[in-house]
Amino acid sequence: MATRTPRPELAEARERGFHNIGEASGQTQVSAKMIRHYESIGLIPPAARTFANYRLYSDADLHRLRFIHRARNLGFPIKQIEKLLGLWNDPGRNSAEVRQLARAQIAELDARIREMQAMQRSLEALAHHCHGDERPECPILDDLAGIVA
Amino acid sequence: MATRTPRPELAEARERGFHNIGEASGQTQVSAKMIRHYESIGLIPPAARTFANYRLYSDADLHRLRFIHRARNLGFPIKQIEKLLGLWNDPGRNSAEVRQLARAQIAELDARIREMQAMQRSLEALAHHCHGDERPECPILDDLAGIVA
DNA sequence: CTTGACCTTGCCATCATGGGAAGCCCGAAG
DNA sequence: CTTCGGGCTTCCCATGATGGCAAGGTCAAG
Repeated sequence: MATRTPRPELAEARERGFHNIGEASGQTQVSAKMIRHYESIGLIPPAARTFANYRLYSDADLHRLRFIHRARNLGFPIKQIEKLLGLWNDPGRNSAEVRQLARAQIAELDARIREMQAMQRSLEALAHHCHGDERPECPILDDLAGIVA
Repeated sequence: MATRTPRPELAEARERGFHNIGEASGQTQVSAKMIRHYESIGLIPPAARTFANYRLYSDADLHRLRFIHRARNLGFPIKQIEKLLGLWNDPGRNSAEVRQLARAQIAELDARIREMQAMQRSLEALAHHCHGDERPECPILDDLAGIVA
């Protein structure tokens, strides 16, 4: 019989298509640190473990991590990604719900962009009026100091 | 003799033009919480105190807080505000230095805006191709799942 | 004196991420 | 078999700016 002690168990798991956290990280662009974090907050289910307590990831797990990574790159916060994952795994979903999430994210980005653009306009006006030489007079500081002038 | 016990000392200080933290907050738009925080990180010097340990702010202190508030509204992070305050208090400053800080902040905003705009463009392209009806097919999820199609 | 509003400090939470320490594990080389 | 580098584990801390809450002291008005 081939029932051996559970020593070379990681290698065995790898032969069966599993990946340790380092591999998972390398193949999904998600840092090992963040993979553990996502597990701790319940965004991904607890990973399988070897006898030595190493995390094991299946190809499906990697798929999920890549999904998360792409969603993060689109600026989705974790809470929204949870919903997206739920819809992804729901065969009876309505695409309307997904699009709604995307639209909400677009609006969110829009709000933040507008805010920053307003800051930019103010700064540019101020910088424009500042000589920017060796003299101390500076409309930028005057404005910050509240000298409406 | 008028040397009384230090009881009605806050009222006295107020008569001399000082403000407690609530007033300071109301007059500068900076929350009491943040005023204490700014003190704890050294952005503003430790406030004077009454015998009862209440913080006291002079008009100059309020001026400083308003300066900070305006700089925050322009998106400056605390570290940059420290520098701005230093320049503000330096009669021998070069306005070039101030303008340089403003330009750096503009560039910083620009980078963040561009990043978000890129996200927006991707999201809009995806949302555009999604039917958004009761059917489950969804190019948004397909993209997140890595289906390059 | 009581009461309500305000002040104090301190700790926790956010959001997503990185850094580091202490200790165990694996695989390869000697 | 021993050793050694690198990878894994958990746990704690830090970021940046802000809010919230709790326990306790203080002030001012009634």
